[in-house]
Amino acid sequence: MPDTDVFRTLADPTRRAVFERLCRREMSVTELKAGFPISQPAISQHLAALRGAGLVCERREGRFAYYRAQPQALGPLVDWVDRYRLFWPERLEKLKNVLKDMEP
Amino acid sequence: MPDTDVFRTLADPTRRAVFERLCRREMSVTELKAGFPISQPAISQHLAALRGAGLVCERREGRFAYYRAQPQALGPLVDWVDRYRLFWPERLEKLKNVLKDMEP
DNA sequence: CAGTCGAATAAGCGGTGGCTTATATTTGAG
DNA sequence: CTCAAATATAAGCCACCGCTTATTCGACTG
Repeated sequence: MPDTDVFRTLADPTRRAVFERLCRREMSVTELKAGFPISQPAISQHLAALRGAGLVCERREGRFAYYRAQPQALGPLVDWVDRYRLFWPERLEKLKNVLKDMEP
Repeated sequence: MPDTDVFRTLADPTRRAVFERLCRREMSVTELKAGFPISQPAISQHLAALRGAGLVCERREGRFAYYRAQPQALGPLVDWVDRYRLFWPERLEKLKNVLKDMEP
């Protein structure tokens, strides 16, 4: 079942951390697991949840499964935040500065 | 216990909707309840959760309790989204346009 | 004062979420 | 061919969540 609620999927801190790591670079399950104090099945389950929300995709290679983040899936969350950011004007300034710093 | 996880608090769709309404304008509990197909205690419980996350504040007046959103509490969420927005370059353009459109 | 209204709390219940251990499945290694 | 490694799935456990109804509490009204 694709497109499960992104909010709920990212609500869990561990799962959020998994997503964050996969934003940096593609990783295998075992590699991922090394960073967390939970079992391998737990990791696989988090990955399944993230995959269900489209936040992550899988690339199989032999017996390895490499995962990487799919930030486009953040769409609904980004939209929501952008909408409610408007209720917080001071914050807009800060964001504009961030953007300005980004283009060389 | 203040500063409970904002992600988890906003993960529930009903609670998120409550927050959204309170972003528009201050409302009493009864007024809020009118917009949802759930009981008054359920509303109060959602409000307690939102208050626990600092997302909402209360103004008492007689036997009425008026609530309004406190968008600053979105801080952690906004920061997070802004950080991971960077992994999605196309989106950055869109955001810049939104910002541009905002200052006439 | 008695009665009522707005709201919060208590208590309980079904469902779900995240974790575990155990097991299955696929694939590479020797 | 056999075994071990990498991952997924199954099953069960317990805590928590969102809801309900019942009750309580405080404040206005008559």
